[in-house]
Amino acid sequence: MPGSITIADVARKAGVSTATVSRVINQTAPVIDETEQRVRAAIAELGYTPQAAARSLASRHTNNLGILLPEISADFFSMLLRGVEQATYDAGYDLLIATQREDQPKRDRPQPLGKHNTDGLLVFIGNLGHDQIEQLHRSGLPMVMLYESAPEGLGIPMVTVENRQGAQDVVEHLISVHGKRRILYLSGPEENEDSSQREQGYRDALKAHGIPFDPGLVVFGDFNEETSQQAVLDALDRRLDFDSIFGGSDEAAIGAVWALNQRGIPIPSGMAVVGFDDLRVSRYLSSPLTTVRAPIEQVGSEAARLLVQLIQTGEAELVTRLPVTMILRSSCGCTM
Amino acid sequence: MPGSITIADVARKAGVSTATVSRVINQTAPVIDETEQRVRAAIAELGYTPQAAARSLASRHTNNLGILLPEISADFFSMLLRGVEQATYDAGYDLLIATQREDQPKRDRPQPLGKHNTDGLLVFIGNLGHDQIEQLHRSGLPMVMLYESAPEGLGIPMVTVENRQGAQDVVEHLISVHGKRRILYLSGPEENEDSSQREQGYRDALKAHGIPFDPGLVVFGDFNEETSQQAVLDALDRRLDFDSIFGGSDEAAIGAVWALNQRGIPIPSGMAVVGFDDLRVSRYLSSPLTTVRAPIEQVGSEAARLLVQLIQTGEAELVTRLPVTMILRSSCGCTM
DNA sequence: CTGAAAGCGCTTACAG
DNA sequence: CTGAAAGCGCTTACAG
Repeated sequence: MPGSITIADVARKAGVSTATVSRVINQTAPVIDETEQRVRAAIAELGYTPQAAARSLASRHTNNLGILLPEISADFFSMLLRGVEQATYDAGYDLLIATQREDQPKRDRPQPLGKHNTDGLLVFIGNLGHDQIEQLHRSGLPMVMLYESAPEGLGIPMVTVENRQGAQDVVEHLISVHGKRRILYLSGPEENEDSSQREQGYRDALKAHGIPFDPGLVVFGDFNEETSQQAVLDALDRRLDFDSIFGGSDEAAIGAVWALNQRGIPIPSGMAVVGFDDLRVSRYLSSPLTTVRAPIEQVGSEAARLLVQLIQTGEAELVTRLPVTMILRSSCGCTM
Repeated sequence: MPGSITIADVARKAGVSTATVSRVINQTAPVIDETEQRVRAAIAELGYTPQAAARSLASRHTNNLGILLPEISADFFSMLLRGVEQATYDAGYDLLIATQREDQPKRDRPQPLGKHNTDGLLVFIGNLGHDQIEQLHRSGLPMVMLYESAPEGLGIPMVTVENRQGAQDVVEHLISVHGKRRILYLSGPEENEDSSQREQGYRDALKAHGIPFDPGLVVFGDFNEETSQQAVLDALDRRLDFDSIFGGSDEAAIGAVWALNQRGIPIPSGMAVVGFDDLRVSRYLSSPLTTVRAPIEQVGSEAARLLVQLIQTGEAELVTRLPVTMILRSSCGCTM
């Protein structure tokens, strides 16, 4: 950074003021064609690139979007991140990324992403408490929530997928095509909106077929592999009566698959399993997973697009629910 | 960003100069205890956070690390990114991420990451041409290469894994434990160092067992699924004589698995398959993949650590090769 | 140990 | 259409 060429160097070489250079770079005011040519030539010749910091300081915006995630390397997050990254650069912003877990012992570090280095923030569910969100919002930072509603009344947009409809579809498939009636639902974290909406869809499907809802069939799987595996093992061992499993997420469904493998129960003949998300791994399972494809990458890009819109115009659609599609593979009993 | 509280507000409230506030924040000069307390109190009371842009402009460093990747959502990259992210924040930097493909039609956009917004850059193989790397290097930007050597003589550090040894180990396993002698090697992109080193290891293993190297058994798989699948299908169809497959990457091995599935050849009884990387999916395959675990996440964190060191001290280890471990699962013929 | 002041490299009213 | 100049919010010699 030290000794870089500055806008003054360009101005000197082109024989104009720095204001003019700034104008041709930002196209922020009309500049006579011939002048513009000289400036562009000088820029090219010197290989000039404006310092982001100086630009931010003067213009009062950072040109950065930030995303706060609990984790990066799980399939789910990397797919999300991909969508975010793409839309961010398409809109001409840079992307600042940080991971942070809500449950993590509060570090001495301050919030890594905020008004001091970002024009807007994408917040993943569970990453920030409501108090922190409200505080950021009060500071005037535009935000968009992923897979979770913001605290009421703040007017913070959120984007998610058609959880209820997707869940209903896949559960109905289990019922009407494969004749299942005792369907175990592996639920997600408490207060997780995806989970409760998917449970609603599950109930809708039961109701539509006159099957009474049995709360005993809703088992906590935390949307993760280990907990779900343990939960299914446990259900099996205490001889809970069920003929199929709806994993609230693919991770949960995969945990269920492990548990069934462990007990030597064949899929789908001994037990049907379906999931939700359509992670990249899901088709690779020994019994490829029937699931609901949630357009995760699109959720990311749509959220980034909304955030940019919010930053630039001050408003954006408050609730976006992206449509999902059922993906039939063999774990439900369909023969492929 | 507009209307934020500034260092001047803090100084006023604490009854000191802005220089003093800056000193307590950055611990850049001794400050009397009582003064420091007043300043800290003012900071807390006002909820002050320094503007990154102003700080950068004055101090002449951005406090950002950048990473340039060809892709985000593949397992490989997300694992890498995770390591990078963690080490970056541990070192007190923020992480700017951008994707870019070398082969992609040159956008009108300039390099998204560079001296203008970053103190240092992590560059993934194939992402930048040698000319671009040299140019960035000439601009004085500290860089660390991932999985690829930098152009000669520039003194740019690189970090990779023990490709040769890992390949030799897994190929020897195929030979000495499973009695294979005609091993197909699915190679990676041209000039890819990982690929050529892995091929070396493959040859070392053959040599150690007195098996002549047959160039006809080296087939281009581009380290990716589709190309590898096609390559194996093709080899099968033209009746190439081979009894096992060493995928130069797990992606390649997975492509091979698809091809074998497609032709109804059972794994490992009909054909043994091994890979390299140990992606998250690899253990999920219907025949869990024997492979070489490359510590991808560690490569990321080590590279970030080296970059920080390079930025701060001006020098860092030029070549780092992280050790690998063979992971035996069932695709090679071992019974688990 | 602390402060006054210059300066980092831009953008943006304000004039003309 | 273009320029002179102020100002963005910090850090950092320089004095004391």
